[in-house]
Amino acid sequence: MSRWEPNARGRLEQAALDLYQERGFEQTTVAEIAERAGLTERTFFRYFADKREVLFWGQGRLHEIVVNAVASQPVTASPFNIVVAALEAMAAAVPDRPEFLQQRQAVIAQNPELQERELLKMASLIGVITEALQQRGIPGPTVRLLVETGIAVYRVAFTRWVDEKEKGPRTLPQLLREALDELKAVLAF
Amino acid sequence: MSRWEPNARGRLEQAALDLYQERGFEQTTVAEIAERAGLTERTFFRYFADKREVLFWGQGRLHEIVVNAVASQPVTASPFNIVVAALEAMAAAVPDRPEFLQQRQAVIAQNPELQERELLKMASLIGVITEALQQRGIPGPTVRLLVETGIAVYRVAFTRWVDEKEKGPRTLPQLLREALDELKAVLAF
DNA sequence: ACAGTGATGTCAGTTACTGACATAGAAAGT
DNA sequence: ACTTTCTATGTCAGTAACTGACATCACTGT
Repeated sequence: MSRWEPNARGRLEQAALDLYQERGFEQTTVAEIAERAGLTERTFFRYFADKREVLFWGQGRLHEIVVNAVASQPVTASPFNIVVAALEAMAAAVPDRPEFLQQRQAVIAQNPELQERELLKMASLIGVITEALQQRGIPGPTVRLLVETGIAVYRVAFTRWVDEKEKGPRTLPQLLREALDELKAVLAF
Repeated sequence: MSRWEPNARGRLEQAALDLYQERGFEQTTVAEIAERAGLTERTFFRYFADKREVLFWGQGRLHEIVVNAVASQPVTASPFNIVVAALEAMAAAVPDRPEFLQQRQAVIAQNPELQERELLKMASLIGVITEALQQRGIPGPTVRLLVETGIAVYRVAFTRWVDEKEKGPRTLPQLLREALDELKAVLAF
């Protein structure tokens, strides 16, 4: 028998998500989260940098995944295809827990501060992918544009995927492809 | 002679921008900003919702501009061209004060919290444009994708414009066009 | 048995932000 | 001219996010 209940971080995450949903993000105090998890406020801040980060921890993993995806592309691949590969790797890394993701996205959708954090995480991914492409020697100024657009496509596909869970059987990689094709079509005008 | 020095909001903006640059955003307290502006902390929060917003006030104006730009497009215009018109209207509304914009962007570039806010403002613009397009009866699911991509293009063009000030003579609308063409080219692969 | 380690608790402090009320000129009404 | 009302600001007290310093105590290895 260990001194403390296991998985403190997980308990804090779950307590936070539930409370944010029940009362809203602003109406929830960190002290309440900690109490529900059987811990103290101070311990919360040892695991998470701030009150928002509790919903976004895990995203750090995405950085490596994306970097690896870029690195493992053949040298002959076009910048466009490399970006697509990165997006597909991200899509594949999304945990397949629809209830959890839906709850999380619903909470985020209701609070601008959480949206800010989500947008920052995406921007951070843009930076990582851009850097990875440049280190591959891909010539400069278009890269950022391409990556920025790629993430926009990913965001749209991800939103659709979460929104249509239960009903539609389309997978996230499928939706990604569809969104890319849509974009090409609509840019033709 | 009036009771108070005029332009309290402007003084607060200037004091904040200067202090953020001198000491960094986190190292600056609102009390310090207010003191430099000859006011009190409480008054700061009457003008700005929070410590970050002082750098982003003004953006509210952009919403109307963009909505008007969309509304004034001919009914025959394609969704793509409407979005381009909205982006060009945004570009035209940027105040032509390079020193100010550079200082502001430099401050934002150094602080994640400020980046979050900037990203949220952009997301808000995406929402406004998307809504304006949908109210024009433009069919649904592709719109968000188109607008999201459009803003990504705008961001890249704007960054380039700020970065190349002094040296290059390219205007923001020009850079916008160039970025759009680049995107079309690179998506062809 | 005992010293060290690591996850947690306790506590005090700073600062962002808010609500309630006070004040003093300026403007407006009579 | 006198009074009332309006408005931008100040004062003050309070909440809650976040941080640093130090304490605790079961477990671990020697």
